[in-house]
Amino acid sequence: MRLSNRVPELTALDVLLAVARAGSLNGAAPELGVSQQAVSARITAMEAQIGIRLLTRSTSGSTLTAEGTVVAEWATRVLDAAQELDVGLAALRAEHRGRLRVSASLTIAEHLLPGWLVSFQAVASARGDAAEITLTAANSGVVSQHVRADTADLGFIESPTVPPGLRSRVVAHDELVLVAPPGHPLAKRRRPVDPHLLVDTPLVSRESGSGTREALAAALRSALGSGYRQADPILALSTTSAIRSAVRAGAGPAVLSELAVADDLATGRLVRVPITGLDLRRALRAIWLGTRTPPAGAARDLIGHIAALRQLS
Amino acid sequence: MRLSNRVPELTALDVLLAVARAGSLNGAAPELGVSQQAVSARITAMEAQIGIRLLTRSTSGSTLTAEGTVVAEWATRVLDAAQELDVGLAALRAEHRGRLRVSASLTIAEHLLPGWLVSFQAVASARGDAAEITLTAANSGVVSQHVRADTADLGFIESPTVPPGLRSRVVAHDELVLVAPPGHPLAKRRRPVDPHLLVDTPLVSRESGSGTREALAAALRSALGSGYRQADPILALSTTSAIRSAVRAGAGPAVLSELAVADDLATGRLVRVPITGLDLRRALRAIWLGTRTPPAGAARDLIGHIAALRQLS
DNA sequence: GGCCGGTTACAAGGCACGCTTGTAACCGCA
DNA sequence: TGCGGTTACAAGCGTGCCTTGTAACCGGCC
Repeated sequence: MRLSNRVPELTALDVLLAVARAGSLNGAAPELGVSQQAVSARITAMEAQIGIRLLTRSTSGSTLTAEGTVVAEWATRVLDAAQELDVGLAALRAEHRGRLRVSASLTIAEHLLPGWLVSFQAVASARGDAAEITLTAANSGVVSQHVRADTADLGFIESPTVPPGLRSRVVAHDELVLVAPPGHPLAKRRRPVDPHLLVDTPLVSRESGSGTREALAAALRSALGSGYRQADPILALSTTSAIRSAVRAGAGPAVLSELAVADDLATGRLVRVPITGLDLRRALRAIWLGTRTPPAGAARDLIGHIAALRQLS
Repeated sequence: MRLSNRVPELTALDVLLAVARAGSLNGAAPELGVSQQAVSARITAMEAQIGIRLLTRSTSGSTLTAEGTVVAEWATRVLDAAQELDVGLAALRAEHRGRLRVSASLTIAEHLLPGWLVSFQAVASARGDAAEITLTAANSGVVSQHVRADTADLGFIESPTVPPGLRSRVVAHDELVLVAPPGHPLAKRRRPVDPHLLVDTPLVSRESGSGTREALAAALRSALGSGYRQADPILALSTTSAIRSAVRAGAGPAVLSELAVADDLATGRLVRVPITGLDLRRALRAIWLGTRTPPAGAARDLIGHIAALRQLS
């Protein structure tokens, strides 16, 4: 399902929230770095676009209408996601010049690091020492090489074994899950799916050679032996988000990291189908070089921060 | 923390994902309804803006680079939130003309309904009967009136008691939680906070009269009697998102619905502080008019859909 | 009563961005 | 060699947004 053309852009949503915080168009203007007239015009244009009055203007300021309050909350969700994108882009952009060089596997970089970084930067800037962080995304083997060659100060991998010569600490867990759209026969099933049924089920999957596809194959091998034969995929797509779109559109079920589908499961766009007789869990580890544990400086701070998040959630 | 000016707009992110799905600029162009040149220019402009190469162009199509894959996943998160905003706006806009008229309390409308609607519409459009839904957001009392007056086919409220003359079904739960920014003394506390400490703690809160503030007061009254005195608030703000921003910026702790802070807790921008000796849970109910249960038509479908989401998650 | 500081909106001019159309270069394959 | 596919460059144009200038409105205070 594509977006309609009645969705305001990010900057417009940002303007709305700034006005809501400031309590007046005039107060929001300097915060946004534009004139009062520009703020007024933007809000008016946005109201015309979405067809909803958002503000009650008065001579003593502007406050959100009832609908505006609801819209503002929805807008906050969008901008929170945009902020994760923002810090992720900043970390990806800083060409190996950061004070803290992080190398992470694709799964972790895509789904966990942005949230960690937003939180970490918030705490760091409250202390007055915002760190400049460099992020490189690669597969687990390359990440280990980066850390061992001291090209990265800190690595995050999903490998079950710790590469030799490196220290590590488990910071999170990951699990492959079988998901289907609501309304799919599998989604209504009461009994868990067993490995024999799973291999006979055509899936929407990544191209062969991808990490999640390999992990599923390994788990099936250890449950069924090496002689099993997986049903041909319905579709083979190159990105996780393409698979999620296809599954949500009803193409069929898929096996993906629970991290990739957490949002969809929470909102019900996808349904998790229980599996029995397969171990699909993986530990996600921070790794670093050196004999001492924990590592020094900003790397230690970040690991500690992530551990604190996990512990208290 | 404000967004930097290096974040692409929603339409640009949409273009990126369309290209990733289609596998070529040319293929994405008709899907987006623009020319091939426009797609090419947009992607080039976006790469220049963020300073990262996203695509490897070849004469046989374009595929995402390693960085592009990561960025695409982050973009998907943003667009998913934007889609919830989109369906929410559509429901809010349709002036009481919808086939299914829903009236919901602010908490539910802000945090749960968009996700439910996206999912519901996806299933409905897969069946070929997408419903036109009208949404009105109000407080619980007004929602009950809407349903009783047959101005709304379905209501969602967080009241502990079922209004007389109406049928109801619990579809979710809500709980007020104490949250603090990471690094705050409360966030590092090992023992839960008891009611006496809570009333002595200055909070960032809603203006007096808000539902969550009343609910907290009621819970404290039942634990401490009516003689307690709550410490003066640090700040009194008019929207939930303003409170979240203030807390994340280090203004102090706050008591909010867990639904409002679920994202922040998951990503670690906020930390939940355990509370003991207070019952802060509330049941969220669907309510409808009539002697028969469940109600008829689209309302029944939606309730069933939500129940299925809850059951399997 | 009059004025000042705050709020909002309207108007004109200009810049910049994005789209379209037309054109060209490149590659693989028949 | 030609065709169908891909991408990129160039010119022209419309539109959206910002700025500056102006005006109207309200409340408080001297």
